[in-house]
Amino acid sequence: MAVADPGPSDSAQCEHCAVRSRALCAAATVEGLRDLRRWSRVRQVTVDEVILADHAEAEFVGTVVAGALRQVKTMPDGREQVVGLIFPGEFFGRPFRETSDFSYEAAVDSEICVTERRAFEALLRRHPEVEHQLLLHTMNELAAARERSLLLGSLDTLERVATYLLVMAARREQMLSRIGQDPHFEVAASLISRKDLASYLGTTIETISRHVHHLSRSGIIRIIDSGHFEVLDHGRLLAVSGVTRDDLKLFEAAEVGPPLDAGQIRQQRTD
Amino acid sequence: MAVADPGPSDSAQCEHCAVRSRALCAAATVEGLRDLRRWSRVRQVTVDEVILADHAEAEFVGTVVAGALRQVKTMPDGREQVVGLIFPGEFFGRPFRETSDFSYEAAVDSEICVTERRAFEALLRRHPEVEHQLLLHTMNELAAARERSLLLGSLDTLERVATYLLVMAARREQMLSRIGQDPHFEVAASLISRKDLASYLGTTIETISRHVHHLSRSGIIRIIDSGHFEVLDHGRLLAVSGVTRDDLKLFEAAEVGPPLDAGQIRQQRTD
DNA sequence: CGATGGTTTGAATGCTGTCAAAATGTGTGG
DNA sequence: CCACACATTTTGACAGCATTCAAACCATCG
Repeated sequence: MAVADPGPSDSAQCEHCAVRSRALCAAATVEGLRDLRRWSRVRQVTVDEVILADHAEAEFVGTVVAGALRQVKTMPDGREQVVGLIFPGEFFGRPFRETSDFSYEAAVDSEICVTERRAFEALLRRHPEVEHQLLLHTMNELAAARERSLLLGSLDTLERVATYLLVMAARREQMLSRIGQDPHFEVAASLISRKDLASYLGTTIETISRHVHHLSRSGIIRIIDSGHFEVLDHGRLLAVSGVTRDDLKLFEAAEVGPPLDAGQIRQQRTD
Repeated sequence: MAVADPGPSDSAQCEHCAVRSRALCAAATVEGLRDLRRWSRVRQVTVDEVILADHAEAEFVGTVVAGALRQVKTMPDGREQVVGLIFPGEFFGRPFRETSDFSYEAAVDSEICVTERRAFEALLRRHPEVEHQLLLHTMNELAAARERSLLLGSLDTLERVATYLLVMAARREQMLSRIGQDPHFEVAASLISRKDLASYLGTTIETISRHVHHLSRSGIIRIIDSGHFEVLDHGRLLAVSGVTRDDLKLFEAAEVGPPLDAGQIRQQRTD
């Protein structure tokens, strides 16, 4: 073997980073990025691993490179609520606060890029363009979180399932178009376990199973496997969800790419 | 009459402002404040008045001085969800976005201080300390919004009512202590209409009525009138709510005062 | 091939929404 | 101050959706 195994933790190699173009660091200047990577490490985490514990000291902040994290709140009697999901390119953690307000856990095996919190805070001061980008990201997250109030407060469980499928299908569409692939089928990939999904939607795995199969029997979706669904009739799925096309967009808004000017847009092949 | 009626809109008189010490502008430097007030106007709004309409151009951002705003999402079939409440001292609106993602309406007759949005955005660039404060505020709002996912996703309706009472009681406590008054009784003031409260908690006015009277019959609270409740047994109310004391704090975290150093803290009389 | 974990399906309970009516409160005009 | 209209709140009865509990089904893996 010519190259040593990088192991579970390695200093950031930004030039090969899969989310370089759309994560927070994309907004950094050349000096800002050099600064940022000095304090950053890439870490592999395994499913269910606790990355930051609720109420514990929040030692770092980070960005998801691959996989997914769940943001969890646990009640005294043991009830758990997934209050947020964090997908590749998205920022997580709590700058300017000593302890974490939530528990961050790996929803699946994931790769994350973490930065020591105090160093990150100092860096925000030195590089206001990064702080500005973080503000934009946080405001988008806030709008998405508010939209979730609509989902949990006003939608019935069938509508929630339909909405989630639409959001994940759109996310996949977007992801494929980014790498220049043409999605011949509209597919929603759940990406997380049924248990997490149930908690995220404020319902149970049984109810989700029932609704998914109801949508399948209605010919609106096709069940590929328990985590993948082809959207056969987008219009009817949207009608079932009860929400508008515009409101759907708010759910996905968590990801903030910096405004790309024409020169930055990479040539993409469509074949 | 020696003084003309200021009318419904008047330029900001920051020195007499009731929320001067805890709103976003408290973080501004002397020059920043002078800059800010040039673009700001105080407006009186009457209950149910729409301040910013969903999808419409967001012409301004603002801060609530007195009263309360509701942040509303309306579905195609007419269902309405109050996704947020905005109380005195809190910021509202959406900088760096052309259109509003929600409808902002006066929950009660209110006084707001509004700033032309584009001017506000330019001002954030000129005064990074204000942008930093906005970031802190937004992150707090985000944590509160996530906590609301717990409320809507995991709590039953009785727990939601109990939680709301605890939050409003704490808020009142805090408000009274700020003006140096000693609250002899722990009182929760709803401040908003039952209809708005029902929507905010993701339930109905009937269900709220039943739970409030149940809590009253149990001797946990005393109903003063339909909008005011004395908390007789804080411990039991907390137990009923199902959430921890720490989690309660997250709900109120929307308000960000700048860090006060010892010299700034006003002498308070406790009689 | 049995074991294990996750998913699906079924039946029953119960919480909460809906509808309706009574009660209470509020404001106006006589 | 009373009478009336109107809005809000409360109370009651009922229905329905979703959770719970339980069993069957299925896939993966040692």
